Amino acid sequence: MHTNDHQIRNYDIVLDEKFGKPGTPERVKAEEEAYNFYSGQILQNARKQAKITQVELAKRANTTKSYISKVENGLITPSVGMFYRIVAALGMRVEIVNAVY
Amino acid sequence: MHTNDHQIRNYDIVLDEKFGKPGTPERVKAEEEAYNFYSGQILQNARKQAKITQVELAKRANTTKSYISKVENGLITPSVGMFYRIVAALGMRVEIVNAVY
DNA sequence: AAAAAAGTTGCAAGATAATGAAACTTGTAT
DNA sequence: ATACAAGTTTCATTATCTTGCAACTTTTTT
Repeated sequence: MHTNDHQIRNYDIVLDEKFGKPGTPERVKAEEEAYNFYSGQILQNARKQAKITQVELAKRANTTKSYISKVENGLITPSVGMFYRIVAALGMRVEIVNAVY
Repeated sequence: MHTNDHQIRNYDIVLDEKFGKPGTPERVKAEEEAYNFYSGQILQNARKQAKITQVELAKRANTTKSYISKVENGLITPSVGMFYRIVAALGMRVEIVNAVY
């Protein structure tokens, strides 16, 4: 220990070391989970901005408050259909766009 | 028959008669299916524009060509995770945006 | 026209999501 | 401090997706 392998690494390198190179199953899975977490946050923010409760959102999306909670916290991966319903119930849309960076 | 109930109706009215009023379970389900079909078309167009085969896309998204085919044709409703993988494999992103009309 | 590639469809299994209800915890208002 | 509303977590059951493979059809290439 205390060798010179403690170096500053950039973001991509850290990602590669922690989750594997892009395209590998581990990396793909990690990115999927990250996306799942991210989209839950988006939905929660949108709901709070709309100033409605999980119960109200659940009613609009034809599901339950417990389900909404799990989605917002990234504890489950909903189906596209359910995801779409929640997004629509928030007055939003799902778009597929070119990934320009 | 041949009565005056054959009238010109606008789009919303036809939708209401065929699938129920907005918010009803039947209407929500129909909209969900429509969205599913739509997004399959988006993915297929994107794949063709990228000039890659279902086999190639399946490889990149860690699934099979038969699965890709079903998604593109709206025969199945993938999970958000799988959907995300396919979109990412096409070099695209899923965005949640305000539904402005 | 024949062969090869691409795409579609079907099926069984194992894995995961959806549903409904209830218990529990945290936050908010009285 | 208490009561109520909001949110989280768990559980059992049902439904649906996922995987892998194979057969079949359509399209493209030789």
